[in-house]
Amino acid sequence: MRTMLELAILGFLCDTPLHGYELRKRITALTGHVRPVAESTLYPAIKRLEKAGLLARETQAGAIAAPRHVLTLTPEGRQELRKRLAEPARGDITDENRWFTLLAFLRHLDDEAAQAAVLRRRLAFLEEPASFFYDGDRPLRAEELDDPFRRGILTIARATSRAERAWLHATLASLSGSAR
Amino acid sequence: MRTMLELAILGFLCDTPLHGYELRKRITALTGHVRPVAESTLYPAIKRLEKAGLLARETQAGAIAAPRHVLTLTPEGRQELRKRLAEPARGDITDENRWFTLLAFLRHLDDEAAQAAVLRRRLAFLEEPASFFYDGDRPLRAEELDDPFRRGILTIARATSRAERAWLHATLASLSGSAR
DNA sequence: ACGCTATACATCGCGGCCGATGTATGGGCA
DNA sequence: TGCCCATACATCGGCCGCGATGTATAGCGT
Repeated sequence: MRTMLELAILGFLCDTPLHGYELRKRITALTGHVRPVAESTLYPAIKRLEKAGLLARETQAGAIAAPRHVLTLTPEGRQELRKRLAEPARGDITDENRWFTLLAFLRHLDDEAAQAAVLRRRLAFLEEPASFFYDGDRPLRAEELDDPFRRGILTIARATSRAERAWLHATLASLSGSAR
Repeated sequence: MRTMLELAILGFLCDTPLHGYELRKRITALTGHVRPVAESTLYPAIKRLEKAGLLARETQAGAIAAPRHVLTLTPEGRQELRKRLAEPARGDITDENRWFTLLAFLRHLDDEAAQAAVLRRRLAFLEEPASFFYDGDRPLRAEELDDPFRRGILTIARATSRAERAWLHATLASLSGSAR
């Protein structure tokens, strides 16, 4: 539970009811180029969420091909989505894949102050002096590495971090509820 | 099998023999700030690799605390590492986490042409016109989105992609074996 | 009439990840 | 002396991801 996939399902269904196959296409469009979604992962996930009462299924016979199961988010599902967005696990903040998924649905948190708080958690993580390579405790800079590939990791990570920090600052400033 | 974790184990052991606990510290330093490594994931992975004949274990009694198992890469392990570096799965190319792990050990591929081929696969992936959001089939640009958070995803991804493509071009040019 | 592809859902079994928990030992500190 | 922490390894159970495979229908080309 609390996986990227479940968040995406809840997030997409928050906009509009969908059947599983359409849900799959949307998730594939969102993150499929990085991590494909297998149907054998999606359908069990839908079942889990249904069993937990987070979404409801309404069978729609013979629409085009096989009978569709149109999935609708329940009030509990909406509640759960907001909770997962407002109180993300640490991994949702640190892992870029999970973070992007969260960002894709963060607008469903209607409270701007809560949105800003989440962005600030990511910002705090990016401002930690963490590297991929160390000399004892001291994080190494790209220039200090001989290996060109490892130098690449730091170069790319630094560019990403700079761009994201700039975006975070700008977005936090534009959120009216961002006052600490 | 063929997981990020196994690649990291093989990669670190290719430099020098290590015991599990030290291996864990090194993997944590490398990728732990993004995805922590649980001991209950590491030790089974070591066992798997040992059973597959990729590494050998030598018990070193009462060094500091509990008896250590010093792990050494076998010739088959070295072979397997090279194979995983030279012929990465698609996910190793597309998923940044896995890609970074691969990059961290790519120097163990002694053939510069093979290294360049791997970099070119990543470059080809980055040059695909893939987005996170579409209007039908057409990838949307950041400016076309209303949602500020989704705009952020594209802004950040674009900055990363630019920086990485620049680095890839520069590094490919400096690899003498990079001639097509 | 035949085969291919897309739509739409589903199950099974393997295997990996992980939190919880256990077992030792040695060093520091109060 | 008592306690915590770091070192060092290990197992267990549950959940999740996923490739393989199955079932059915509708549309299209040949």
